[in-house]
Amino acid sequence: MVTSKDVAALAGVSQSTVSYVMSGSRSISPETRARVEEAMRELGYHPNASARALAGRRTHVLGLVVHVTARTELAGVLPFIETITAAARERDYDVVLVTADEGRAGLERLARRGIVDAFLVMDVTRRDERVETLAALGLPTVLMGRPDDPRGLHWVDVDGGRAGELAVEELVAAGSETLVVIGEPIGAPSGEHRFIADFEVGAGRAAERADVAAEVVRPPEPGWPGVLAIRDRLVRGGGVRGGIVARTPRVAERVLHLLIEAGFDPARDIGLVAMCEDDVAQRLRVPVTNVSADSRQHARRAVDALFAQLRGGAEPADPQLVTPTLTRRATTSARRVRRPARG
Amino acid sequence: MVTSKDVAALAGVSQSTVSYVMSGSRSISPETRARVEEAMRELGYHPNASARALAGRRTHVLGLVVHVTARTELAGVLPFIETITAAARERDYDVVLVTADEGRAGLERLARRGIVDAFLVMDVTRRDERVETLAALGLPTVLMGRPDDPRGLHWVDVDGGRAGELAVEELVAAGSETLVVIGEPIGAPSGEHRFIADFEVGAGRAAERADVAAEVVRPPEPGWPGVLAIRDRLVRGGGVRGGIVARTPRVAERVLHLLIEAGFDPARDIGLVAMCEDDVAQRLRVPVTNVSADSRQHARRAVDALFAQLRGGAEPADPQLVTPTLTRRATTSARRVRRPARG
DNA sequence: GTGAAAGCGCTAACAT
DNA sequence: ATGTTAGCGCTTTCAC
Repeated sequence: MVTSKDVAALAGVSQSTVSYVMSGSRSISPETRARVEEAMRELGYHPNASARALAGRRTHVLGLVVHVTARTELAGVLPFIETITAAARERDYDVVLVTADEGRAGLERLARRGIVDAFLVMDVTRRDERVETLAALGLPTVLMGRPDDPRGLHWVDVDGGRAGELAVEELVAAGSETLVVIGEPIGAPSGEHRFIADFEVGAGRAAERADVAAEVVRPPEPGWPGVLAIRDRLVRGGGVRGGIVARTPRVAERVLHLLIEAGFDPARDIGLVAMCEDDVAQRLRVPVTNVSADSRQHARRAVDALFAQLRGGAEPADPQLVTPTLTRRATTSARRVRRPARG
Repeated sequence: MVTSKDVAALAGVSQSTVSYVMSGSRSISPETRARVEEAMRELGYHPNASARALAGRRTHVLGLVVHVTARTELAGVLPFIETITAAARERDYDVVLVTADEGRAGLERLARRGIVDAFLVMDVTRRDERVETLAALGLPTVLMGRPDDPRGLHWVDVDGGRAGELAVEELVAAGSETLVVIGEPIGAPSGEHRFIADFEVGAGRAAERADVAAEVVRPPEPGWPGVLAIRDRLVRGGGVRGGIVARTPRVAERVLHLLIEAGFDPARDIGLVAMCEDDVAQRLRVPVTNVSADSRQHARRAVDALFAQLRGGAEPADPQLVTPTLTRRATTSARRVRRPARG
């Protein structure tokens, strides 16, 4: 095994100089730096992680806690993982994926044995058991998702209230006078996520302000004939224009198919706004107006917050809510009649 | 931080005794052991992973390399991850999930920096680039999936040839005289996996032996009307009974729906055998006869092989192919007429 | 059956 | 701008 001692010998410097060249924590003359780096290259040197962690009290590994269940849509998680891994590598950190199977005990082991020195936790629910464990461990931690009681931990989440408002305001501006928000299917987690609750509240608030009727429904899985009834209600009575808010890409896709199948033109007869990633909204059979928060940006924010803590006690004072944006596409642009677009 | 020194002091023994109590690598009197364990409990001791790795030249971490792409069906990977993690923990090993995004360079870093001391690689293709990298690294490694040239690395894979034979033999026994094997959809990886290639060869071989016509098709995604044509061909001409082999659960589900929709009774009119997990086969609209290899068993085999290497040079002499089994369900049991069941 | 002591390969004061 | 040195918390010879 090639050690920093070998590098030092070949470069004709002391071992500590080699260390300082790597960490950059003290100034090195260009010539020395060059000689050391050359020696490293020549020997194919890789610093030993254990030794570094032991001496430096820092593992340079962060634990990314992903609650993988059979339900998990990997596609949605992937951009997060990629962004986080890349951002970590930029700071010379490795990422270990912690699957939830070991639960709280797993987090304890990882922390106490000094395998990781920070946690990034995805998909945190309102009363997530892990929050307490993590708070007790005292390692730098960022939660993705807002718990009711963060216990002093830093969290980052998309502003659900704003997302709901945006969706409803857009439909209203496009002429809808009665709205249905289609949420998570029955059986799926719903009340557990702060974002979802806030979304519904925000949607309701905006509907009230605009004086339009709004209702939240959860479709039964999987046959899901309920949407037909919803559609009928939305268009019945002639003259009353309906609008649909789809809380998830799945719902959006489904609604779109059903509307088209039933002979509607989603761009004209019924407004539709979906909460989903831009690329998904773009690729549906009809481009769907959508509300989204870029997940890469979201993830980067989380990592930045984490490294701020790692560098030394940045308090969770910085904005923790990510503001979503609305992108107008076909499903709300055709009927823009009664009110101004920025109503 | 509580160290083994603290434990030693409290238990009134030397630090090395504490170490030996943990490793079990030398005999300790019951009383001493009890005192030490009590002290550990009292102090809430957790051995420091870096120190242990540095002194012991073993990280007690294994890298589980999962090639996560947007296409990845997480549901299928999950039992593997769970089984592997559990089996590793039993041996006091932690698992870090290595996503493929960093590719070969990532594996190098993990190995050279001494972050992991073994690799378990999932979903290995016939000419997987990673195989060469891994062989060069020289760490204990088990590949899940059989490369054309394993470079001396241990691999574990399901016997695809046998799987194909089993499926065809069952259909023939159930009276099919012409067969269609429906493989991966166009666009999905197909020729890359040894298992799939062997499956088709095995199916062809069995068909030839039984003197029935067989053909392999790949459905186009996503509308997939092709199956209708297949169905028509299978039932046309009266009297010639058809059989379908579905290579994946998705295909099986699809075929089943289409057959039922078209007014066929899959248990009577057309034989169907799917390559998929038992629980999936069981839960389809009609229980489908299936060929499977239990993934937990498969995973456990891989882990066992890995720890055999870790303990010291077990050569890849043990059986590396996992034999699949067929479970007869509704879709082949109704028409068992012409030949004996074990034909 | 148990202890003492020498490292494992780094980092980070403290030197100069 | 660089070198010296004392650990980090464990494992593992030796010794008894």
